[in-house]
Amino acid sequence: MELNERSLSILNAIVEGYIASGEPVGSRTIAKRQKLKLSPATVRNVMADLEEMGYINSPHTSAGRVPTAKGYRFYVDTILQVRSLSPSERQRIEERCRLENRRTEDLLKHAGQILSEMSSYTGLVLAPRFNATTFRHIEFVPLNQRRLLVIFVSQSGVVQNKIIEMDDSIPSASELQQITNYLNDTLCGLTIPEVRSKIMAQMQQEKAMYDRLTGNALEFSRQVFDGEMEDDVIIEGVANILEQPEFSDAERRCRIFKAFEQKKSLIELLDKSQQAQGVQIYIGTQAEFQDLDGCSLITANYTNGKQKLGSLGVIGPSRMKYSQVVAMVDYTAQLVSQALKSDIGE
Amino acid sequence: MELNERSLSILNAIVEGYIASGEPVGSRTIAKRQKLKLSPATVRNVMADLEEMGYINSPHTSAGRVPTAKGYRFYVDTILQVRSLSPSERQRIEERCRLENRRTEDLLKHAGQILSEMSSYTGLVLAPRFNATTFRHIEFVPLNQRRLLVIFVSQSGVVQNKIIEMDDSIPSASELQQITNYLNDTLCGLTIPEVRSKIMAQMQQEKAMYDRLTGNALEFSRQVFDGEMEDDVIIEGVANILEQPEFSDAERRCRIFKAFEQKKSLIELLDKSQQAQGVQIYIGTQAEFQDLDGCSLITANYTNGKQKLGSLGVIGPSRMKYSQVVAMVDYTAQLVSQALKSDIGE
DNA sequence: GTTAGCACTCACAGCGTTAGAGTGCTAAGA
DNA sequence: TCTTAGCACTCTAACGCTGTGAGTGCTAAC
Repeated sequence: MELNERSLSILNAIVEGYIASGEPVGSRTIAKRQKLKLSPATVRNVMADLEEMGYINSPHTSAGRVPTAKGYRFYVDTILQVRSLSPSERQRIEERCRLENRRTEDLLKHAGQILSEMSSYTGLVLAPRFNATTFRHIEFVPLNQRRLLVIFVSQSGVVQNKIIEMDDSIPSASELQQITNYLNDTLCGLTIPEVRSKIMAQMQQEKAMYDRLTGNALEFSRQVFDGEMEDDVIIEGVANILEQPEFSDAERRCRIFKAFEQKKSLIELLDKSQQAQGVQIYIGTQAEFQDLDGCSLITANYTNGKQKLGSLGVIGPSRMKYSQVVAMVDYTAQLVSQALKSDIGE
Repeated sequence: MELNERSLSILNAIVEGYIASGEPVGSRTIAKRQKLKLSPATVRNVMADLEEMGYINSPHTSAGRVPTAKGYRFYVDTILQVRSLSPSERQRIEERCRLENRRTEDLLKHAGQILSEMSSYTGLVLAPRFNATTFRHIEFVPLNQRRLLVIFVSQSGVVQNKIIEMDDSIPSASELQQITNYLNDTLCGLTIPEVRSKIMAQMQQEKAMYDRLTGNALEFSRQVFDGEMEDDVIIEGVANILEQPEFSDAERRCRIFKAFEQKKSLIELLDKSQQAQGVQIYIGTQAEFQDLDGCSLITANYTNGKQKLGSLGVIGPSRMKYSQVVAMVDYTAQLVSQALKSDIGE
């Protein structure tokens, strides 16, 4: 069933009214506010239709109407007009998303912070995924006879480290140096999956040659790149979400905080959003993300100019200022991408 | 004014009763529970004295009594009996505080997690302070012509990195290698303050000799170790604190979360606790930590066997199961120290 | 010094009432 | 056929009232 011009306009009024006030919207309010002069009674008829179609519902008989998840969905998909940022808003984001002499991690953290501050919701940044990163440098530091610290730098300048445990004692310093050189020469510029397959291929080849050093090098690097590195998500401004009236319910508050703490479902969502292009809007329903019912998530990817690295966004109540937040998330992602672009290669 | 045996016992009953139930404790309850058989009326007289001395007060006329910050302070200082951990509790902590092939950061994070899980409050771990760490290894990775990534490994295996921006372009790979070797030879085993003064001394000396390479090396390392590295604090189990009834008040909840987010006041407190020996108990009063009014913090230091590295602990409402948490924090700190001890040197 | 007794206070829960907002329905008008 | 005015109805939230129970402070007797 299609929505005609009028019902569309009324749905729009309900969603925006509810977003603005937080109170259920009644027919009188809409009748007044509306350009197309209609009486409350007519509005009520349309509202009844909209309710039947599942776009809105009312908390109780004598309350106004509130958008459902389906209503929000429809709103963002077809009605929403993204407003452009004011120059001062742009500037505020720019100031925080410059690389300067910061580490990539810090840049991402600042991006999360500015998103949270400007939206008054919670900012999320999915750090560059391990599988998406490109090898730049590896380094081995012996900790004691059996424990070897491996430091790995990706093309985007992110430093990760891991510890590998030896069966027999660690090679000598000069041997380690040779191993380091060999790996840096061989693997530089490859993505992690490429690194993995290269290692496997080399290992096959090595078996015949029996060079102990190269063998060691390959074995070490296999241990490093084997298994998933856990993805990290930066969460900024959780306190903001506490101030939202929709989280005055203790049980609900707890659920969302547990979700923040586990990070797993957030990572999944952010990861999923990475498949897509441009700004994505997720609207919380019981089905999609259990713990984040009643929340919405707006995300966009950031790149290094060539490939997608990760995604960033804002999570808040479904009653969210979409038009503003979408613009912010979009612009922030652009700036982060730009900053990281200047950092690679050359 | 001294507290006699009886008032002591009654104060004890009030504090423990309130900790157990969360409800103000009345004279009848105490009169029943008490070994020294006293009537409610007598208890009331004593309670009036205790109130006058500022150890307890009542939320309103017809409610029981609740300990004040001073009351808690007195309780933990003179009455509190630390109970020892059960074998199964010990085991649970041990399982999570083993180093195995984990990174130091992960070990600390797990320590925070187990503290939060077992106490049902929030676990805090102050990561090894930059100034307290000992130099183990440094490494330079060029990012582009002007940006140099510096990776620094401390004796305790913690990896930190920083970016330094060059005025002119970065030295060649072989020069960098020489610089790296020079610094690793010169600085290994020194604490950061020692590193700083050594660099300064060498720089003085160098001025005469004019060796470009050494000059570069010193200049780079000066940039790295100059300025404070920001201290990091690991916070685990914030959701737990939401479940505490004392944080049902929105305004208060917000304050404490803001404090968690800023981390600054937490770091200050944890840092202060590092001066002292053994388990420390801080009881929130408006004066000491503004944002954490009504909270208590129990901390202990962890070491690497030789020197204090950082501190860890639990933050929760002042109405806290002190006897249990003190034991837990103490044991966890011991285990972490032990794990880190096995990791250094040799 | 201790205790029993008593009057008093206060928070809290339950209850009925009222005001206000908003609805659905119906019938009249365009 | 669509739109609107009118009306009865429903439900929530706020208010005030009351009774109850817990706990206190005071006083007088032991």
